Amino acid sequence: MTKTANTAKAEVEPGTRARVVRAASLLMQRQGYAGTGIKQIAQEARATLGSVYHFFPGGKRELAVAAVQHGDEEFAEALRDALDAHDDPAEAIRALCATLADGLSDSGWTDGCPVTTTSLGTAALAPDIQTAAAEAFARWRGLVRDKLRTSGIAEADADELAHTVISTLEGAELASQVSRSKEPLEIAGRHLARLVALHR
Amino acid sequence: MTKTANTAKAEVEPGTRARVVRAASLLMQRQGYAGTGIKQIAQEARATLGSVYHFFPGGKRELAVAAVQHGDEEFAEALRDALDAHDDPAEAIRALCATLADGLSDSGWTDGCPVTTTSLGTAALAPDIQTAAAEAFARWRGLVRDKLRTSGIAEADADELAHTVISTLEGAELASQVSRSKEPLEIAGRHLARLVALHR
DNA sequence: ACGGTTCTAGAACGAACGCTCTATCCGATA
DNA sequence: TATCGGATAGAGCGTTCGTTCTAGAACCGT
Repeated sequence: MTKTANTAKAEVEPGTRARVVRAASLLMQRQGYAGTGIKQIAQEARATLGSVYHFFPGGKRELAVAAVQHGDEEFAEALRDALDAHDDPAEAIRALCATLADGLSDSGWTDGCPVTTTSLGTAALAPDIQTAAAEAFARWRGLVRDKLRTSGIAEADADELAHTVISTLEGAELASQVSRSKEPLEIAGRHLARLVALHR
Repeated sequence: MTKTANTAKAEVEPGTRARVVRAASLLMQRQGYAGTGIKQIAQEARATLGSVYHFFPGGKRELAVAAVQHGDEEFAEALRDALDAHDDPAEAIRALCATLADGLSDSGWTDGCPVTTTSLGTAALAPDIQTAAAEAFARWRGLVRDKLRTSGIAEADADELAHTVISTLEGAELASQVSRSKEPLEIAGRHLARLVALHR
């Protein structure tokens, strides 16, 4: 039994399964589910088709679910970091928007929200992908809600605000990506900060 | 020369080209660009492959651009109607969110923003699709900005608010679609209304 | 040293893809 | 009525898709 990430080497050189998931997440983030081929994923991950189907017997759909969950955890971590960086949630959210804008710009406007791009257009085709995406959204929203509540915002207000924070974050990242400009994200950051500050 | 929409019959029974564009827009809205086949579009539009390539010699990409522009005008019309329905822009936007939530729910959560789903994941592949999507966003934003300005909001504020209105609308529709719930859109409507009301 | 499990490797399959091509139909014009 | 360009029709092209399959490599406890 070869547990992943047990040896020191596994930390530096991720196992095949991890490489495949990362490649799938990255490629689907850029090209969507239907636009990304399994062979392309295998090539990008420096794995073979046999390895991919060994780790993901469910094929492309199972792989896509893992990719969405990977993107989920990735963004959740970034979100946690951003929220922990400032006591004031309004300022934390504003700074997060700036960070997102920088990342998007640095990627040449190609790397938007991994979960969104992967799951969009798969509703009828693969409900499990949609479910994974919904869970990601719910988790992110929970992180924001907890931060707002510990900052003294009433429970009902915090819950609704968290909804809009995630929605606006997502929409502004999309708008920035499409218009190839940091403006939507930066403006959204200022407006969200103002909206949050209203409830303290 | 058979000009479209000249005869009365053409009004009732749209020409082949119009049917193809509508089918392309609808299908790509649900399945994305890569997930939608030209043969599927032709079948849905009750047209043949020959007809499709007759009207769109540029192939799938040219067809996708037309589909995005169709979705652009479609939503622009809905946006105009919503903004005209109330003097108060805040109330107009709140009502629009409710309308969008209803439409999304009625479609079984499949028909989100046509422009977004079609253009996402085509950045590197087809810049012209991305351009058409950017133009759609800019047009919608212009409609909102004009409404805010004629309601007495300062030019700079109106411009920034319009950005966030479009971003949040887009993001909330996405969140509603993924979580299969009207909540994100309804909450976003209330928050946007409050944000707009702040600037009067 | 060995038997068994895990993982790697890639050839091969049927289906579907975008697109090209030729043939035919139809309505307006001469 | 003869003609001709716009529009329709679909067979067929080469390619790529997701998936399956068999064979070998690497590693394990005994």
